[in-house]
Order: sequence, then structure tokens, then C-alpha cells
Amino acid sequence: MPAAPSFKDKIYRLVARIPKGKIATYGQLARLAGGPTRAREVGYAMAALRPATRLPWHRVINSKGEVSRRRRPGAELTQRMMLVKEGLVFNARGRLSLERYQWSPRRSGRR
DNA sequence: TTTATGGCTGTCA
DNA sequence: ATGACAGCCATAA
Repeated sequence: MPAAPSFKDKIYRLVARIPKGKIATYGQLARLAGGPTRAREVGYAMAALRPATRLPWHRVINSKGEVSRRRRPGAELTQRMMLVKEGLVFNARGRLSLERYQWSPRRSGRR
């Protein structure tokens, strides 16, 4: 029997499911992983990814619909560029419409 | 141990 | 709209 996956692992699994052209917020992922108050850990989990990861980490943004600022400036521009490349459109204030782009996971094997 | 720092978020002024 | 604050909690030092 496999050990229960950690919160972090659940987050990674969820991120892997976000389809191209869609985004999810940190808080949303935290809720889906069963830790409604642990959004910050989601951000932490993203920050811990290796540069070579295949996870679509760039599809994770904050609740305001914008790319979060980080410690190392510049990387956020990369993220934004990747999203634009996938066809998402930022408005004049540098935000994405959550209405339009937020991912709604379909109930599948999870649970 | 304690303190500081985050890729966060909701509430309130 | 913006900004301060308080919860949140894993990591690092």
C-alpha cells in the first residue's frame, strides 16, 4: 500500500492537470488538496520546483488574477510570457480574467 | 528553541 | 482602486 501523499504531492498532481489555456489560483489548489487555509504552502511548493520541471507551474496565479511578485525579479516576466504564448490575454492592468480562464477540475479519480 | 521570510488570501478602512 | 493587517504554516538560519 502506498503511503498517503503529502499535501505538497497533491498540489503537484493538481498542477499537472491544469490544461493549457487555463489557470488556477493558489487558494483554489489549496482547497482542492484539502487544505483550505494553506494557500501559502502552495506558493512555497511552486518555489521549490526545479527549473527543469515539466509541471505547468506558470498556470498558477494569485486570487487577483495576476502573476505574483517573487523574490527574484524577472521570473515573473517569464511566467507571463509563457501564458501569453498559450493564448491568454492580459488586460491593461496586467491581469487575467478569472471568469474566463480559471480551471474547473472535473471530478475524476480523485477522492 | 526562536525569528524571519515567503510565487497567499480575505477583510476592512 | 490601494494599502494595512491578521491568519496561515513550511523552511531556513
